[in-house]
Amino acid sequence: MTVVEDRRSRRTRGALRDALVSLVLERGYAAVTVEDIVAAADVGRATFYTHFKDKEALYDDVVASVLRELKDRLAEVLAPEDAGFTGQPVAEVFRHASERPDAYRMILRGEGDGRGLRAFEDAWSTAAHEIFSARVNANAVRPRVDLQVLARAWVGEQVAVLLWWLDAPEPRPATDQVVKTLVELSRRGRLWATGFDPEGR
Amino acid sequence: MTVVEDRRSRRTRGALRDALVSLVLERGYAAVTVEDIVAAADVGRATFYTHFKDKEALYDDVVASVLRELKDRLAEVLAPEDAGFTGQPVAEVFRHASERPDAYRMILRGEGDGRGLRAFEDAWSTAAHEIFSARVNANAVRPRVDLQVLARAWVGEQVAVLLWWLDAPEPRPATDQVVKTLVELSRRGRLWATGFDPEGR
DNA sequence: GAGATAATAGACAGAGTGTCCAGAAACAGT
DNA sequence: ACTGTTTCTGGACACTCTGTCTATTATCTC
Repeated sequence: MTVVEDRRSRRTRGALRDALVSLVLERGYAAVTVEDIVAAADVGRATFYTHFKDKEALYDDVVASVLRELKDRLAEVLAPEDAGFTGQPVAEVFRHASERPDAYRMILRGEGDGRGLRAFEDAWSTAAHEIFSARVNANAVRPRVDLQVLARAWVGEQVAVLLWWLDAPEPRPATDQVVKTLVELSRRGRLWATGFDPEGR
Repeated sequence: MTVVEDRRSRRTRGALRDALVSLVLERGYAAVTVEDIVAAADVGRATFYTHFKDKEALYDDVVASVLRELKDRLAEVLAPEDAGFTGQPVAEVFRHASERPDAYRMILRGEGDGRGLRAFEDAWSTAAHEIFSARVNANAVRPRVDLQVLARAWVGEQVAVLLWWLDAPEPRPATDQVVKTLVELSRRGRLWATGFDPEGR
């Protein structure tokens, strides 16, 4: 495959990816047909199948590209010496989401049978677990809960807020503000951050 | 519609509901056909359509029945005098989930385009918001974050843990133990509950 | 047993899928 | 400008699943 054909392929694939995302956000994954996608991407139907096996393959391709980018971003931020601090990586996730809002919307809404959402949660909670572990080891403390569960809960919280934030009407709260709130929730616990104890006293 | 025919209908509907849930857990919502459902429920294909408009209608029916039950349960627990305490309602959600684990698994995994998950999160975060608000009003404190966001985050956290718990290999941790941990996370914040501060001092 | 309702098989048109082919178009190197 | 390679293309194909309908049978009450 020469340079040019590669470029031509890339453009077609990109058009198909973009078409999928916008159509899914418009009318939901199940309601989008291959016919719709190729019409939106302005390519022939046969062309679709030379690039992707089926609609699922295209969807998985989009998710994979997002996760690959996210992973690269996090790798940059998670330098060994900083390991254990959550502010930076959380901010990075929000920044990435704000750069590809549609893809994130699609994934976080659980479109496509939730496969994308599960993949995202797995990737992010794995990273979170590593961050937490590094902190625990560095401080030689023994946490009182399973770090895996903590990471899951922490990521679940962020997914909910991230989705709320992406769908919030303009002007959206600034990224930094949201991240600050989330970090504060993690750091001091909800009791202090919110000014009240849901359990009373 | 007389009593008996009603009963006959009910049994058929129940069989279809159960068939849907187990098939969806087995191979995913999209991969389940009406043909599969009627085969598993041991009824004719035409019969399906006398009870439900299509596969989505059956799915929505299952979700609605779960949410109706949950709402009734929460209403019992959320007596006015206890309003604002999260331990009981959280325990109730976990108890309900452990009684209908398959339906919960299906919903929380985001099957069916995530409509069920979104409905569950909406219902539960609305209830959570009320609980929090009641507590705030009773204590005349001014929380430092939006209670709606807090409720979303809190529910997101619980969904993640609930799903982890439902899928955990036997013997699962006891409901009370998990609930206690979750309440502790809410109550004292992660810092104290986990024994370390993810942000470091 | 009579009357009512639910369940059934089978046929139907329609939409979407995934595969294939032969020809058109785009491009790189000469 | 010509050539060879690769991508893109429309159209045709068999297939699966859908949702509707009809005529018939099974089930239950009284």
